[in-house]
Amino acid sequence: MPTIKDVAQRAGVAISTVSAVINRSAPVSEDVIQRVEDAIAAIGYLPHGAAKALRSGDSRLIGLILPDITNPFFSQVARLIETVCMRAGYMTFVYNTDEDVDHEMRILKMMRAQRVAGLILISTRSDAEHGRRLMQEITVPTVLLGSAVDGTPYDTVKLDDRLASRLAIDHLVALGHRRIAVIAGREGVSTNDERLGSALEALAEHGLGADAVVAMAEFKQQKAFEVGLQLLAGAEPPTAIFALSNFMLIGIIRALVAARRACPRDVSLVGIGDFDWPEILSPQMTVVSTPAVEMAEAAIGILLDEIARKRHPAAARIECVPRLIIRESTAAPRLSLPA
Amino acid sequence: MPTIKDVAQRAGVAISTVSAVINRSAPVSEDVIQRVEDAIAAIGYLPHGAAKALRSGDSRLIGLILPDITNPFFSQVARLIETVCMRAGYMTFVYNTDEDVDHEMRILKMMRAQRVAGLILISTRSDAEHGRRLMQEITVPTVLLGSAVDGTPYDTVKLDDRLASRLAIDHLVALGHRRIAVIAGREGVSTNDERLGSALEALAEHGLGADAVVAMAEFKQQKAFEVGLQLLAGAEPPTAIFALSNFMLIGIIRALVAARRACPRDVSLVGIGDFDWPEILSPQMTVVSTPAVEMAEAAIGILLDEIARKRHPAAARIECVPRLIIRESTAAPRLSLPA
DNA sequence: GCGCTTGCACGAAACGTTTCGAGTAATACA
DNA sequence: TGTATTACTCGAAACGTTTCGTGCAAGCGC
Repeated sequence: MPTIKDVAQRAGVAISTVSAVINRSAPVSEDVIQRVEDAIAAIGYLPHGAAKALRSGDSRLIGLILPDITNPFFSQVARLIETVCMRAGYMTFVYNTDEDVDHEMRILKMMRAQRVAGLILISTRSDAEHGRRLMQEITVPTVLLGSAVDGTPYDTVKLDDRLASRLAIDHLVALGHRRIAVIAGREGVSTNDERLGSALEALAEHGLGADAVVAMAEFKQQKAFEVGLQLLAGAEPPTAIFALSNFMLIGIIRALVAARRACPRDVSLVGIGDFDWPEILSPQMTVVSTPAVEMAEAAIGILLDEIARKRHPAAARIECVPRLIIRESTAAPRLSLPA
Repeated sequence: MPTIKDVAQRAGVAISTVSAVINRSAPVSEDVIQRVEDAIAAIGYLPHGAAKALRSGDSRLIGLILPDITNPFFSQVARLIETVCMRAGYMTFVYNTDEDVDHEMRILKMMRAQRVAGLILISTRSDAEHGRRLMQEITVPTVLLGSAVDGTPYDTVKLDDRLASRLAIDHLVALGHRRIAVIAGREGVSTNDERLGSALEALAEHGLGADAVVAMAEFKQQKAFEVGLQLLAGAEPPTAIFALSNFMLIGIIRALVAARRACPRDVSLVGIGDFDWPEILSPQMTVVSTPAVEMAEAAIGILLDEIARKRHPAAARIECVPRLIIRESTAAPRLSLPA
């Protein structure tokens, strides 16, 4: 691999001059610029990223930490961030936590070892204890995406999770459902706690607090499938199921198929998080949509600003607005119970 | 950020001694090891990746270049490779080409600037011209995944693409289909050319060469939707459609929905590449499955070996075997034509 | 008791950049 | 004509590591 020294030699100038033309960081005569550029092209020189990072103290690296890139919501986020970062001259590390806190910390450590300039973190815990751990490990500008973390000074871009649940529950209740099951993720992360809490509140307000069934499925498709099966096998199965995430909704759909229940005839389905091509499912799912791309855009925009030292006066806290998209998976329950 | 110097000072030893205990690269007394480790823990020291990379000439970085992480096939590959690499002490850069050659080259350049130790490349072109470009830009161990590239010395792990198509066509023909449409990707990449070539061959062998319809859809879901619509609107629409990739199959499904055609009653569907949860589609798709995880495992295994200088005598060339999975989307055509 | 190993710790050089102070020639000003 | 200014160019230090040769003390065989 040729180095800047080789370029300098071939162009007959000093190393510092080559650096100056590469970075346009000092005035250089046209003649020399030409010679240097020719030399660079001739030997195929490319500056050594690590050397650059070491000396300048700027790694030009950004870390993106998310639960599972396999989930379309997150892969869309990753694509957007990759594109924006590249345009801004940053490279991106994308890592999966699999919802495992220890793994999240391990990844954070690797990011720190690489001296990333900033971090976008879709965290898997929201409690203050986790917040303390994060603040201990993180030393760079960071924006939290999707879920908030208590007691933490980071910018946050998230959904209005409470509204999302309310939209879904109100819709189901308006349709006449009374036995509604909620498939939740795991306690301790705001995406779950706010969505679940708000759903329960809404149910209670409609006088349905007692009838509500909650099943935890760890945000996992497979787990949702399993609890869905149980739910459906019960004595009085719900007439509607509300899944707090797209992957869990898929698990529920699978459970319906396995249990040979029709949707929406036997049970209505709603989820949070839209599908890329809703029409390939039948029935097409009614969902509360989450604007993945806009959220990612906001997050990376804030982060890049912050890295450029245009420090925000206070931490930004953005809540994006979800939208109910009514399609075919929700309908009135087949037989209504006496009031 | 604390440096190794700070650790040395606090532990009262030389810098080189700290390095020795961190890397266990030289004998150090128990007593000193203890002091150094305490110091590291106390000040939260983490070695500077770039400095390490610069001095040792080993970036411990691996690049993964793929068309689109949004595609479940590729995101599965990415997850597997991330996991294996981490276990081996490497970090991973994952980048999307969007099937754009120029962009592929740009990414390759960034990878070279980072001095990655190895590359896994799912290339978007297979011609010798592209091969030359690659060989010019690439200076590290590389394994090609999914598609081969002509005139190139790299290890290759791919599907037996010819067999994949044959499986699909034979199945369709056995069912009685004669007007079969093939939705292809784009000319110039082996995944397309081998699959398409083999499909056409198989069709010809069955005496159906004249009836075959081929539509190019650039491996894009949306494009497949569009050509699917056209196909279906024709005077004599095909009774079966064979999509050369999973994303294109989705486009075709959408086209059927839009054109209000039933599957498999009006038209049978087969694709190459399975879905994560086939049962959520109805009808469930008949597909030729591609073993994403095994292929990724093979690729990263070979790459890691090669990086460790256990050089292979010759370039490995692995072809994985596809399997036809018959589900509900294929059936005999409704009315058969006179022979 | 002498020279040899062996085990451990150290200092300095080197990796490939950027940065900064200093030097030089040409130009402008008085 | 002498001096201040400008426009370039240069050399050397520094970033945080690893690596290698050196030094020193203790243990060994004779």
